[in-house]
Amino acid sequence: MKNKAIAAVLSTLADYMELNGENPFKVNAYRKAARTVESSRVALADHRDQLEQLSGIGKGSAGVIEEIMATGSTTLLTELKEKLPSGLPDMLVIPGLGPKSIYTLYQKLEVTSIAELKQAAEEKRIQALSGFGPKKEQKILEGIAQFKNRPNRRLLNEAMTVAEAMRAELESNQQITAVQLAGSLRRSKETIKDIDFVTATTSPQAIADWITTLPLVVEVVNHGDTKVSVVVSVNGIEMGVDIRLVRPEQFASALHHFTGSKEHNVRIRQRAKSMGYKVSEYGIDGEDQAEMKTFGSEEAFFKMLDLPYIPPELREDRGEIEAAEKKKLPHLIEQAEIRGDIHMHTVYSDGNDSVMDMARAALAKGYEYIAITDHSRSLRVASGLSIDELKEQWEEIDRVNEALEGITVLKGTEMDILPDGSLDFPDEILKELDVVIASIHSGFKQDEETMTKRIIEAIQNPYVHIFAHPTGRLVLKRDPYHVNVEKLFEAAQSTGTILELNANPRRLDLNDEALKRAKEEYGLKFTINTDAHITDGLAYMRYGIATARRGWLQKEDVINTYTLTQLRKVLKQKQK
DNA sequence: GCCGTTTTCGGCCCGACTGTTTTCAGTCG
Repeated sequence: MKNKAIAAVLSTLADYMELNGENPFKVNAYRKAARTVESSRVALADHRDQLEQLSGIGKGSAGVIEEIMATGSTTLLTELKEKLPSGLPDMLVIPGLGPKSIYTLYQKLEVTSIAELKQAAEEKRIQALSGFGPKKEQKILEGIAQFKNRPNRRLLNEAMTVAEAMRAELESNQQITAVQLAGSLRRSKETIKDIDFVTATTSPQAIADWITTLPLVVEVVNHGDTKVSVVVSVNGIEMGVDIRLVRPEQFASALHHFTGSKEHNVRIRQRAKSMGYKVSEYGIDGEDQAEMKTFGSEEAFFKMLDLPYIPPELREDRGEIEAAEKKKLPHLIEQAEIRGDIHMHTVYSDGNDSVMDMARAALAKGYEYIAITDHSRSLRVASGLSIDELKEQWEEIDRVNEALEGITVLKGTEMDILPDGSLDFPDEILKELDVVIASIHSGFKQDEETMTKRIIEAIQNPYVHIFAHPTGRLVLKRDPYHVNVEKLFEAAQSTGTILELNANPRRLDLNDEALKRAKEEYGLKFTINTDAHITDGLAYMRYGIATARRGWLQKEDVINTYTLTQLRKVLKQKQK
C-alpha cells in the first residue's frame, strides 16, 4: 500500500472524527499524521518497524497505520462510517460550512448530502435553527453554487494573470504605501485557490471601502477593517482575492504571516515561543510585556528569531527551518542565471512560429542558445518530422545561425519513446544532433512494470541526453502515467541522463518534491525548458524557475545555466 | 493523539470576520 493511500484514509478518519465532535487536538493529531505519512520519503509499507520514529506519529496512530496497511481501513473509521452518513464529509468543501454546522444540520434536519442541504436551505428550514439565521442560510446557498460553478483551484499562470491585474489596481492608490503578493501564489505553488495581498496603509477603512468598488470586483465576500475578501474577474478567470490592510510598520510581519505556509508558520511560532516570544501578524511580543516589536523587512523579522531569510518558495515545513538553523539554506536558482531554453517547437511540427521567430524571441530574452526540438515521425497528431524533414530543418537552422548574431541555435529533437521501448530515430541520426530529448506521448495506460522498463531502456541509449516531462502528468487534468519514479531516478543516475523540469504551468514536471528528492538522494542534474509552441511560450520559464526553487535547486543543478561550451560538454559526457 | 533543554501532565499557533448573539461560537487561513 502506498503512502498516499494510507494518508488518504487517515485524512478521511480525521474528517469523520471532526464531524463526530472529537477533541480538536486529537483530530489535528491525525491530520498531522496524515501529512507526515504523505510526505515521507520511504514507503512506510517497507518500514513498518520505524513508524513511531516519525514526528507526529505515536503509539495510537502507528497502530492505526498498521491496521490500514493490513486491511485497507481501520475499525475506527468503519465504526464512524456506520454512525455518520457518507455524504457529510463532502459538505466540508462548502465555504462557510464547518464540521459543527454540518453535524447540527444532520441532527436537527437530517441533512445528509449537499443536495439535501440545498433543499433545506431553499425551503428556509435552516434559518429556524438556533445559531443559524437567514444570512447563514443564504450563504450556504451561495456556497453551494460557488462550489459547483467555479473550479476549486487554478493553474499558477492563470492565478498570476488575475493577481497582476489586481496588483496594478492596488498600486494605483496613493494611500497604499506598499503592496505585496502573499499566500500560496507568492510561494509559487503549482495550483492556487485564492490570491492574497498584503497592503500597508494608514487609512484602512477608506481603502477597504475603495477596494469593494473596483471594476474588477464582481462580488464582495468579506468586508472588515483589516481584511477585504472579494471575487475578481480578469479575462474571464474568476478568483477569490483576500486583501489584508495593515499599518506600514506592521507590513513585514504581516507579509510573513500571510505568505505562509500554515505549516511553516506553526513552526515559526513554536520556535518563537521557545525563545520566549509570541509571533502574530502584527509583530513579535517579548516575554516582558514590552511594546510589540515591528520590522522593516522580512529579513529583520527572521533575524529576531535568529534565522537567516528563508525564501517564500521554501516555506513549506519541508526542512527549511532546520536548514536555516544550521545556516545551510540553498542559494536558490534565479531566472537571470538561465542562459538558454533547449526544448521548443516550430512550424515544422506542431508549433506556431518559425525557427527564426523562436531564435529572435530567445535573443530578445538575452539567451545565448536555444535548441529546436520538434516532434519525431511517429507522433502524427503533432506532425512529427520524418528523417528527411529533420535534415531539411538542419539546413534552415544553419541559415538562421549564419544570419543571427549573439545566439546559437542547436539542432535537436523531441523523440518519441515507442510503446515497446524502442526509439523513433536510429542512432545514426541521433548522433548528428546536439540535443536529443526523449519523451512519452503514447501508451499512457501501460502498467508500472512495462512503463518503467520502456523508459529505462530508452534512456540507456547513449545518444539520449534528456528525458522530458518525466511523469507525464497534467496539473488538474491528468494523473502521471505509472512509472516507478525511484527506478527512473536510479537509471538516470547510472546513465547520466538529464531530467527535464518542464516549465509549462500545465505540466511542471518533475514537480517540486520530486526535484528535491532527485537532487538530494540521487544527485541528478536537470534542465528547465518551456517546451514552447509559440514565441510567447518562452515566457513560461518563470514558472519553471519558481518550481525549481520550490525543489531547492541551485544554479549548478540546472544545465541550461551553463555556458554553451559547458552545456555541450555535459551533453557529450553521456556517450563516454 | 502527541510531546518534553523548565513538563510524563497539560498544553497543543493566533487572530479576524460573520452572524448570531447580549458575550460568543464557528469558520477560515
